[in-house]
Amino acid sequence: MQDPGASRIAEPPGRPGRRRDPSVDDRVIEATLELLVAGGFEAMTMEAVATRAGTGKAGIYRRWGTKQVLVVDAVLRSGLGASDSVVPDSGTLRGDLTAIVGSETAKATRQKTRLLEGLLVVIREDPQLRAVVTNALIEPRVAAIRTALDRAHDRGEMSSSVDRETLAAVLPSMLFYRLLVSREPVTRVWQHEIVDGIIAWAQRR
Amino acid sequence: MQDPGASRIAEPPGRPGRRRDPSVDDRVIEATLELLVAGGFEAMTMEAVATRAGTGKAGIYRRWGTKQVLVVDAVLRSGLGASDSVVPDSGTLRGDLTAIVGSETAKATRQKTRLLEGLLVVIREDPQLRAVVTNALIEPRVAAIRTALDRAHDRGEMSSSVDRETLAAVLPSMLFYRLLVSREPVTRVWQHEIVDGIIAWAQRR
DNA sequence: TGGTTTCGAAACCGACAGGTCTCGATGTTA
DNA sequence: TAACATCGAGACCTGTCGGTTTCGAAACCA
Repeated sequence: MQDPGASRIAEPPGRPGRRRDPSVDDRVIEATLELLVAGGFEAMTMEAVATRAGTGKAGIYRRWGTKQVLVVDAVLRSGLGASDSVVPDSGTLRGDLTAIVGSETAKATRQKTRLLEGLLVVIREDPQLRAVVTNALIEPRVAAIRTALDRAHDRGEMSSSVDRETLAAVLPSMLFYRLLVSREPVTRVWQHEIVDGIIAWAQRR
Repeated sequence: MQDPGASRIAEPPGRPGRRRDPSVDDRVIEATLELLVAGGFEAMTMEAVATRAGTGKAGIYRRWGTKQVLVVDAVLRSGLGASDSVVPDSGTLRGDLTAIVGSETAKATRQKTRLLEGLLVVIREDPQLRAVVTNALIEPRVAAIRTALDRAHDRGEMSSSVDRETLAAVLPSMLFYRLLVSREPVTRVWQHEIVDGIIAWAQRR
């Protein structure tokens, strides 16, 4: 799944010398994500990561060969997007969508989106990173919505002529746009307005 | 409307010496936009702009004090977004939305979005540029859709409980997301699927 | 104990970008 | 003609960033 040539540099087992401090790994990954969320790929300088993690650049390059590799690993280990993996069947489309909308805290949504924003620049010219970001951050949520829509379709709650792939993109699209472009707050009311809209869309004749 | 301190450096009138060549202005702006669309703010180096415009960096800095100012001016003069200003009243919501969707060529949409993408990095920490971009690129289209929705409402084509501001953001949001994140082509079929969805959303009970 | 590796810190290297300055040539004004 | 500003081109300055190397101290293994 993961390109071995572009991933973390492993610590060879059974060799002499001092062992790597595992806490450095965690601190670096954490600092990387914080800086990416705060200021994007450009603001995330290796110097800043090292300082924030309380280590030196050498310690980072000993584990990750390049900045790109570090970013990929950080995204993979961010855990963002994990909350979307389970979708309990509530029995109605509204119930499922409400659950999905509520599955993430507002803070998590903001972090995920800002992380995505910070990576947009690099994503443009790095297909590998794009794939990683898509799989780790975006696809889980779209998949959850798709599942909800499929269930609604099976229950006959939804018109067959509606393209479920397009409809599944509505909520992520509007979140993305609101957080990055119009920059208005993501409120409960706003989210439920969208859920209502999606339901109407699903039931169109 | 435009911050004087951050705008183009005017040519003082009635002075001795050679006059500025107006064609330089056009060539620089054009080169700026091309490079922004192609590779974003980072790839748009002043060196590259000068070369592409067939001039020197001095000629650019004589007119625009900084890179930021040049970008702001280029966006303002890009003309993108102008196609959305007029919305003929077709008599139906579907007619109006179809007209808006068709008012821009696919190429113009792609350019506008890629320009926006390239500016996202700078927009984040430059409120002035953000305002300019919003007004020049985004607001015209949202306003056009809002107008169409208002007409539909006045005609009784639309439920009063629907938030028209949210609904007006659906199309721009999905365009933005599709072009930048999922990176699938913007087809006629896809656009009409969305128009149908918006209509159902508008008429929800 | 001796050899090896990691630690954090800092010096260092090479590339590159924004911005300034200089150059000789060309227009423009008085 | 004299003074001056713009032209395109390129040298130049300065800061920054990714990445490498060095350093003494600490930790691990045989």
